Amino acid sequence: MALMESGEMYLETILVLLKKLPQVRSIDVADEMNYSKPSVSRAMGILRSGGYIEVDRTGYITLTQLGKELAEKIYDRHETLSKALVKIGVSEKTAAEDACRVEHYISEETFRAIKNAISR
Amino acid sequence: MALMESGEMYLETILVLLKKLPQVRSIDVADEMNYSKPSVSRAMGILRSGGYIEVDRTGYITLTQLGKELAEKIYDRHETLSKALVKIGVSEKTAAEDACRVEHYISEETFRAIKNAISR
DNA sequence: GCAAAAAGTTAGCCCTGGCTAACGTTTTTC
DNA sequence: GAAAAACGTTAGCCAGGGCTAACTTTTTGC
Repeated sequence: MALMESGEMYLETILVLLKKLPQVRSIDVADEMNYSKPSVSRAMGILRSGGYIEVDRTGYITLTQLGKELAEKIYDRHETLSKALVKIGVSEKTAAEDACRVEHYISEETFRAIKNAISR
Repeated sequence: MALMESGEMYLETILVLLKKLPQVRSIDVADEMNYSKPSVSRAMGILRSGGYIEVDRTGYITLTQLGKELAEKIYDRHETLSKALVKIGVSEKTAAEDACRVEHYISEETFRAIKNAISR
């Protein structure tokens, strides 16, 4: 069960929240993404049934190995893209926004090329 | 009435077809994009009612000024992005594919920065 | 000129992925 | 320990944008 863009965004958000909060619940994801609770609730159900996250009975969300790998992949893309854009003169804000949309659509080949390009 | 990604793709395809065919009909667009006739038919209705294209009674499609401008903008982005990716080592094929998906999501600011970066 | 092929349209399905309304279930707080 | 607040879920709506089936209309080829 491959994830669509929205699934990737949710995973990435969970990862980011896990970095700064002791524990992450649906409501934290909803607040962070500015989505309604039902939207997040459904998304969490999908991520759970796909084996990307686990939710304990108290509602705390953790990433599975699979989910973590995907989340980190997307997060890495986001960071790399942002950095690349800033490097060519795009403002931090715009770079982050554009990276956010683009990160889901680029191939592995392109991503490696960009990563390589900014390391030089 | 702002166009979504799909509308932009249709406009760009029409522009490309107009460059290489004497006349363009819905069926040409369908063949080019590998979409069904009804999908194209509906899309043309939307583009027409949005003032992006005109369709004469024989079915030939032309771009309005508005449509042409948008189509050329997207096409320009596509070309520029492709070129930029090839320049950093991405294969022609992958560059074209990725440009195709990404071209709809980048801001004007980022686009200008990329254009500027590859001109140096 | 008429049958067949090609082109376009209508109706309606499906999926993704937002939303609100309304409900249930926990957790606080007094 | 009861009332309120917070959190989660269910049901169902909506828009975008593909699809097929089944028409109609137009074009073409004998």
